[in-house]
Amino acid sequence: MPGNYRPPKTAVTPQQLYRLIHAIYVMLDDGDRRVLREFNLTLSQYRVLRRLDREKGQRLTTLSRRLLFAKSTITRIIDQLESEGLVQRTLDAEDRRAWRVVLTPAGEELLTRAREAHERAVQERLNGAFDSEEGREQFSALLRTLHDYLVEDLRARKSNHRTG
Amino acid sequence: MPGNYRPPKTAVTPQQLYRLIHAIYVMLDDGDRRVLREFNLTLSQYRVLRRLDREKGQRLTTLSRRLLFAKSTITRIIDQLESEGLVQRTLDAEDRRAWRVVLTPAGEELLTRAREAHERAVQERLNGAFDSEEGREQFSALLRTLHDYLVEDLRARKSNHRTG
DNA sequence: GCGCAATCGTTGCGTCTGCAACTATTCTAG
DNA sequence: CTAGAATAGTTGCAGACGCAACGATTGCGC
Repeated sequence: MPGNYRPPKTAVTPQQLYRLIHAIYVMLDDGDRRVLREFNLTLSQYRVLRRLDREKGQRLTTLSRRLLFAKSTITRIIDQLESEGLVQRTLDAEDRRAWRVVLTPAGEELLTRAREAHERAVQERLNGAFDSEEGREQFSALLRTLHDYLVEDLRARKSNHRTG
Repeated sequence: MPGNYRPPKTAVTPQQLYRLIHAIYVMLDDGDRRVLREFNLTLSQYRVLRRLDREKGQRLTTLSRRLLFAKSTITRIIDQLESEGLVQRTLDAEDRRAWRVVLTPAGEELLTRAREAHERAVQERLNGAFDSEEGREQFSALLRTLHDYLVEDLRARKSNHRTG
């Protein structure tokens, strides 16, 4: 092993940032699952429902791209949600290969309740961490910088990539 | 990137922060898997190897608590890593129920290579997002605030909780 | 119009993960 | 010392997910 050079601790390495983000995610995720379990929803199902609420009548492929899930995963999530009467596949008038997925009234109702509980839980945790509006804003701005960069990065990479 | 959308919002809601964190995580995770696949490692295996490198001779239960995995999951990850000769279970002199898991030379060697590639990939993405050291430091400080709060929150919750 | 590539969604299969139940060992109360 | 609780780790089982292969439909080039 070559010399153990340890740089002065002033500089923040990307790895440190990364580890923090990962650790934070794992903890938030853990909390999410606890909340959503009360509504018989997995995190993935919840994400799909929210997505469908924001944009009505999406195709499965669109969902898979937006949520970074394999197409087959979306098929199965929609299968489940449909069997529980929360969403419905409807014909796509323009393309007979495709489905348009919409929320049913029951789906909207459940989403409303689940979201309310989920957001309350999120609120508690994040508000507890940042007591000042200023801190939250700073944090939000930096997160958005990173987010937008990654989106751009991903889009660039997509040119030579293929989804399953 | 088309039109630089500036949110009219004055107040930052916790949900916005949360969505950003989630989206960022999904993208980072996606990139990770791509890199680690070249070393035949899942992200979980990689995390376990790193953890074992930092603290030698850990118990399975300790790993499961540190990494927020179920005990059974750790058992299987160690099984795999051991069958590939990357780690080894050794007897715990003080407790005959427990194992002490250590990296083998092959495990250390693979970890070194995988980490090098992984960290380079992380570096590219995060350095690309924040060009100034100042931005990184600010971001790091805020992430740490949130991280520490969540750790504390989790610890408090643990009192009445049980792991599988 | 015709044939071939691309795209939409589904299915088979393997892997990863958590939960619950279990054995073996250690700890604790009396 | 002993009985029962607690803890370390494993295993059975089921759910969630990705990848590859597939049929159906659409779009493109000629």
